[in-house]
Amino acid sequence: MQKLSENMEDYLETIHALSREKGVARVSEIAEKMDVKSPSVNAAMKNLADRHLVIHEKYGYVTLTPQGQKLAAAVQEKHDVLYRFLTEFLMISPERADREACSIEHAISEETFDRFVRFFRFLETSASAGKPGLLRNLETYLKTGKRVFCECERG
Amino acid sequence: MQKLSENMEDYLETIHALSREKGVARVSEIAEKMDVKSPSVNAAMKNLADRHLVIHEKYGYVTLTPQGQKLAAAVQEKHDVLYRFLTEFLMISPERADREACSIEHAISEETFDRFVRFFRFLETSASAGKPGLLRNLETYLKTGKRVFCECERG
DNA sequence: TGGAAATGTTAGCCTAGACTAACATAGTCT
DNA sequence: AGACTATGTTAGTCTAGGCTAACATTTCCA
Repeated sequence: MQKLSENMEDYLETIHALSREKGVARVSEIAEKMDVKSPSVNAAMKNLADRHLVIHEKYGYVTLTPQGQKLAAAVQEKHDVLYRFLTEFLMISPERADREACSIEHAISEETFDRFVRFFRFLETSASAGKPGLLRNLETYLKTGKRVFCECERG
Repeated sequence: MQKLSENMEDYLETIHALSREKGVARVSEIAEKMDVKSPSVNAAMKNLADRHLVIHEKYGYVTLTPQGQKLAAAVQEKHDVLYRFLTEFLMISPERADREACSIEHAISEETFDRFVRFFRFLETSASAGKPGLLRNLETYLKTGKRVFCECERG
């Protein structure tokens, strides 16, 4: 099976999201969410159905197969972690963070994502509520350009 | 002027790299580096020439215009920072890091990149040679899953 | 229950960006 | 200089993934 294109990953992700939000995914809703016209959705559904990633009955709903579920969930997870990183650590606006997470998510391999998740968790443990340290220092640095070192960081 | 596609950004970047490495960029070298055939390069050069980003005389060299230079340098800078992040902090192999930097670089806006650069500098100041702190803690965490807090990070 | 409105599908077209095959030019060596 | 080789270009084709216009089905409501 040939690797999925970015576009097809986006379709899966959208179907996944709609299914969770509304219980089902319909062609018109997919089109609306992705800002494309319904014939484009139709063509994409044919593509994904041929790969056994979705089931699409004529004039009916679109649902993910277990295979499709798995892929969609993986993309979604990348999206979520990237979104959190962009908003929490880079302080990007929610709208922009969502848009960019949506592009970056396709550019990251499983291996790199795995490493990034660990990295992210490391940052989080340094930044959890009530703790001073990393996040506060980062904020100061981003705002003022001045680096505050804590004792243990001094050479 | 319409936004450049990822592919065209890649062409610019490659021309930029070749010009620096060898002084000039030729169709065949661009083709080789990008793993495409020369007619594809030709079509791309026509596209970029129409946008006044390169100059390509028939049967001659390809050179960047000042405009093209600027764009290429911006892409290159993203590439470099991402590459360093991937190798130094996520410890991805050089080959993979290069490949992934090459995809991710197109997915990041100027604004986000700007924030990321600051973030990256912040990490670097915590990880510069001879200093304990962040990078060592990160390494420990990535290898063992155990988080070591320094004094000032404790709640 | 019959038809309007909403929704889905098909057919045919367009663009970007790849390719191959065929042709053109430039460079090199005798 | 002439011919062989490198390299570059042109023409025509393909695929992915958009689009519009026209047609089909379903839903809903008087």
